[in-house]
Amino acid sequence: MNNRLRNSDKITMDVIAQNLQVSKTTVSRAISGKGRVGRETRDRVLKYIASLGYKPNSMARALAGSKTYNIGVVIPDTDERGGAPFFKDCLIGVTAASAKRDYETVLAVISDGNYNNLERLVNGRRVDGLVLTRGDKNGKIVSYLREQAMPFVLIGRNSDDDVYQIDSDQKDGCCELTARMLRESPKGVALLSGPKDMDVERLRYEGYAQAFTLAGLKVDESLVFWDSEKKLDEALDKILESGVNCVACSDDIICLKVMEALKQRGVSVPGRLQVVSFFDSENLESNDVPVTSLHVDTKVLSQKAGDLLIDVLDGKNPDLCNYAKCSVLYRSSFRNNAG
Amino acid sequence: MNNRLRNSDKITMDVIAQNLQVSKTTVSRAISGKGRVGRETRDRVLKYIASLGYKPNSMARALAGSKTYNIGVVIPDTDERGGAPFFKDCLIGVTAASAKRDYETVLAVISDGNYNNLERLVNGRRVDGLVLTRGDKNGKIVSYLREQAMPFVLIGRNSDDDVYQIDSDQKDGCCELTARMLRESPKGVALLSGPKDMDVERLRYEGYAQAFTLAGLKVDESLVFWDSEKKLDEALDKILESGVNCVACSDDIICLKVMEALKQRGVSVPGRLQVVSFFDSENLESNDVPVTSLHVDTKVLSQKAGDLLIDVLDGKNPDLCNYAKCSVLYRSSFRNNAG
DNA sequence: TTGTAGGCGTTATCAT
DNA sequence: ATGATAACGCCTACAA
Repeated sequence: MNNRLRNSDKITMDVIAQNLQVSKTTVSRAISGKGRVGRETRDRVLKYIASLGYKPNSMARALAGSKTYNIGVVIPDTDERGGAPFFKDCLIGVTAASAKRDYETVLAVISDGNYNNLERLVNGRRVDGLVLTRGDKNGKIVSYLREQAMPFVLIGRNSDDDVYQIDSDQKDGCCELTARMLRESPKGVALLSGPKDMDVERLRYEGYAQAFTLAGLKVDESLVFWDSEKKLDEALDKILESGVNCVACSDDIICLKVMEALKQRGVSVPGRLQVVSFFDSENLESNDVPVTSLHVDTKVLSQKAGDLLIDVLDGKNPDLCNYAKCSVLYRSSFRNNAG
Repeated sequence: MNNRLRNSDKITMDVIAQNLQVSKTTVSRAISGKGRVGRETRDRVLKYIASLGYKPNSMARALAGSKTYNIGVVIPDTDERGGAPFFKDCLIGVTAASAKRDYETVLAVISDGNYNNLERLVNGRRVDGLVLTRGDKNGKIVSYLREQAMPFVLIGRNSDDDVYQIDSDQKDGCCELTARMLRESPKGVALLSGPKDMDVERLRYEGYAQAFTLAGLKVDESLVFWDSEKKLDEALDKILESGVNCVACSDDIICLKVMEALKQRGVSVPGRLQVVSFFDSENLESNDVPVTSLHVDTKVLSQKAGDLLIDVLDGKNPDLCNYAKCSVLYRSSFRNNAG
């Protein structure tokens, strides 16, 4: 009783198969590319469905293959002021990755301890995997997803955990930028760092140091100031005395203070001293004297995260840790004179 | 050959039905609430699935009911500086609405003329409807969705189109805030408006005027300045001469200029003149003298949009135009002395 | 290379 | 009030 040829109705594989006088298995194979089909038959099918504008019903495909072709992105409801662009870029990036591989991106919003939204997604198996951005302070989400056997990838986290993660290659970036400065300032480059016990600060220092090594030089530790926010004036005194004309700040907060202090002192930037930051922010860009800094493209970062997740879902076995290259944004506090 | 009782395996309605010695139809009815089931039976089923932590497979449900229980949100890839918080709040708001009614939120990113992402969503029928935020400059999306018979709702658009939309009730808000000022400034309230040919400007004026009417007063048109950015100094001269001590600016741009000009002239705010804006922005909040203004909560707005869309999907027939109330954020440029 | 038939886990339509 | 059974549209052994 289902043997009427209905062309005008909703188009399904059945309809296509009948109109083309083949079985729907053949149609399915032609579309998915899995299973052998005669070249000629496949082309015929493909051309036909293209002319029809046919798209397989994703829900049916999901049910049959027990795969949703959805990936979730977890973002926090509220965030520190200025956090919105970061999360929006994460969403854009992940969506770019999903789109390329025929996945959709669905949202999980967590509002400070309330994971209902995420749980519905996971428990209802409405996604195949997740990308975590931030907001999992205590690792609760990570352990939850583990026990639920739900694949996930972390963005911008540099933890030693045994999880898939993707971060910017800060060490490499710091090395590159420092190397660039060393060419400009043969007498050396000073470093105004944060607390020594922070992973990220040590990582940046390593990159900084590596540039010296690669250039056949040695770091002058008397020009490396840890926890420099505390005794900034003192540090600046030493730097100005030392004769170097380049200084790197490990993040934007420190850097803004440095720029302010130098302004107070009437030290011209970049004339007397060139300044860069190992971490970018809008404030650095719109500063009085715009500051050259190491930049992380969140969209690229999160697109890689999405790609990584889908690789995992596709059964490939990628590395746990992955890195996205940083780039240097040259602004007037340190110009790329090399061109 | 499917008659084995497997409890340990994946739990489905079949398993539940067998374990409970009822048919899966009954289980389905108990869960959905549709179709009559004995109170006792239903409770038994409900309690059992709760103890199991069972959640129906959403893909199967989607296929059977040809409803995805997904709603899409369209956001632009790039946006004017400062746009990110708006779009993020839209996503949060819509997700809040979906969550409450057991929908998921999926993303459609459009990057300046590239609608691939949206088309995949629509063409693959991976969503039941869409919420449009902005970026549909020329109405292309609207007409596309119409011809695809895909339900949608517009956020923050005040168009006369025959489409579902939700906007902030600016007229009402302007009226309320003006009324509040009139109580403070019996001699009247001046208005520094934008171009007269803009819908939104006229709307704000209407609210402003309505406050006068309700108070049994008449608008002094010599204190209403259209396109006031052009001849601000002149306008301020007249206002200061007039003796009124309250002025409303129709948006944040104008308002910031006014605040700056008044500062230059040494006019104390709110001492000599009280100032409000009919449109809020972060700059108003962090201004030298923070400015009282009409505020639209994007999250609330978009949550209403989500709700509206789901109402439509549920076959209810809501009004085309819906409004979210504005609220007044009292800051020091005009204090809520009554409160 | 191609086709047949059964299954994915629900919902909906009939009966009973 | 409850149950059997057929969709829903696609995927995939298994067969031919």
